[in-house]
Amino acid sequence: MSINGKALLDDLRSRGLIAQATAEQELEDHLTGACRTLYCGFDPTADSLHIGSLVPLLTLRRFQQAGHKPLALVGGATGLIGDPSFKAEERKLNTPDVVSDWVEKLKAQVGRYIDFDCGDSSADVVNNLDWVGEMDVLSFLRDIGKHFPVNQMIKKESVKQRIDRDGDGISYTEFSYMVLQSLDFSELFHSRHCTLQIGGSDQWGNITGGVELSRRRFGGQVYGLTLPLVTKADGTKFGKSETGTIWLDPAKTSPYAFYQFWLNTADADAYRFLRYFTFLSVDQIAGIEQEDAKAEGRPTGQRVLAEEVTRLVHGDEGLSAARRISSSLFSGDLSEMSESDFRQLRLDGLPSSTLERSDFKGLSLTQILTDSGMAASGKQVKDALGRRSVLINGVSVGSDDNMNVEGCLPASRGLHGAYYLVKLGKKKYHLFEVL
RNA sequence: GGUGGGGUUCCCGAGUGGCUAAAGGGAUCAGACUGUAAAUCUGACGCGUAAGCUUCGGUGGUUCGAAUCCACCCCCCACCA
Repeated sequence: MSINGKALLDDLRSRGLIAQATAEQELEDHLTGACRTLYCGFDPTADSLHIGSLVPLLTLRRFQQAGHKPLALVGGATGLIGDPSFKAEERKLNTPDVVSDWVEKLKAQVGRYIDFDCGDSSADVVNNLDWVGEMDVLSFLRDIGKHFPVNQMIKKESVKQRIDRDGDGISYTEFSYMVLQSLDFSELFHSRHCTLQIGGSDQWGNITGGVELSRRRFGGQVYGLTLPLVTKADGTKFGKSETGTIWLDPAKTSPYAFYQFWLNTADADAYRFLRYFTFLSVDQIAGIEQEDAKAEGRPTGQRVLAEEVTRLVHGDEGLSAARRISSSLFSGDLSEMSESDFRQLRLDGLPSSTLERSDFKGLSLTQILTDSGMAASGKQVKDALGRRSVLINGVSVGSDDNMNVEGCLPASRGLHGAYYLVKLGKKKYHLFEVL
């Protein structure tokens, strides 16, 4: 087989996907000619991963495509402790029940991105609770702890601000996190011949800890590689929209919302994100960028990005649902919509709720739209009403209509007798079904 | 433990007895312009359709009236020990 480490790392470099690496040249040689095992850890801090985890997840896949064997480690043990890296404050601990439930969910999720049945490079999912859980305190302190000079640990950048702090600092629990993660790496090296760990750039300290420990315990030469933190050109935090975190779980962030998130990427970020988040070649991406620069009007980068990433995460069905909703909403043409289309929109993730016509009497529009989650307060709805930027099934309503809910949602105007699509501003939609 | 400085609406940060729901900036939302961009400009921005109601670390007090004055308490920061 022809496994080319140089080609792999060159591709990662040209995508801007390498933040730091240990012994880059050696690593390149190590990744050439033989199938190597690498891993990346995902801690269960919620019941789903979010798009922040997408970069490492897809990078595992890039390695697998190059012929290596990826392990996705789900942190059943580390998730019980909490990673202090670059965190401002001590976090509250989740209960073992909750964490183990999340572990199961992440296991299922992670599996989407790597292939479990492709010969030598078949992926695996492992859980660090399997080896950490049965370790006793004295073994831990004597066999593992002995290898960690506290003097070096407290100098790590990732915990520095917590150490320097006068008030709340860092607990012994969180301080031990690095040791646990290092233990994972050395354990995987020992039992699975895993020789590379990848992770976000905030994991550098934890990764080098593992490199060190593998050498001290087993005399093994292992490597680390970190991926850049995804940033946005305007400095705001990546991965959040007005609705909140963008999750990978379609039950938490619908394919439609997911697609819209990527579609709304700023021009300044679009091509960089294409390199990070898609498997299009860097040449293809450069081509798109050039075309867009030449063309007048709307660029295609965002559309390609949205389509590629939505397909990766939600499959072809998810993508087509997202496109179907997007085009019917943004074309403004609802007349073609069938009743089953509306039901489909709800299933596809268009925000929606059900109202009882008999409840209309004392209600205001501000109340209804606020309750539906379209606006944070009645003031915002009032503002929109004042500018007549609320449309109900295409008909604009204003402040005068606020107390006239029945008049705004008359049975005669309900599509298929019951559906009212409310648009607030340019981008917010909510579907009401009135019974 | 001592001394000094602080805790204001989502964040930063003015405000030292009524004219203050509380300057200014940021974030956010809406409008114009556009490409469901960016930049810019405009409006909103404690809650409420409204009447009105509730805020300025906490609790009590002084006063016709307090974020602003007093008392005690809690927390933070700086320096000293």
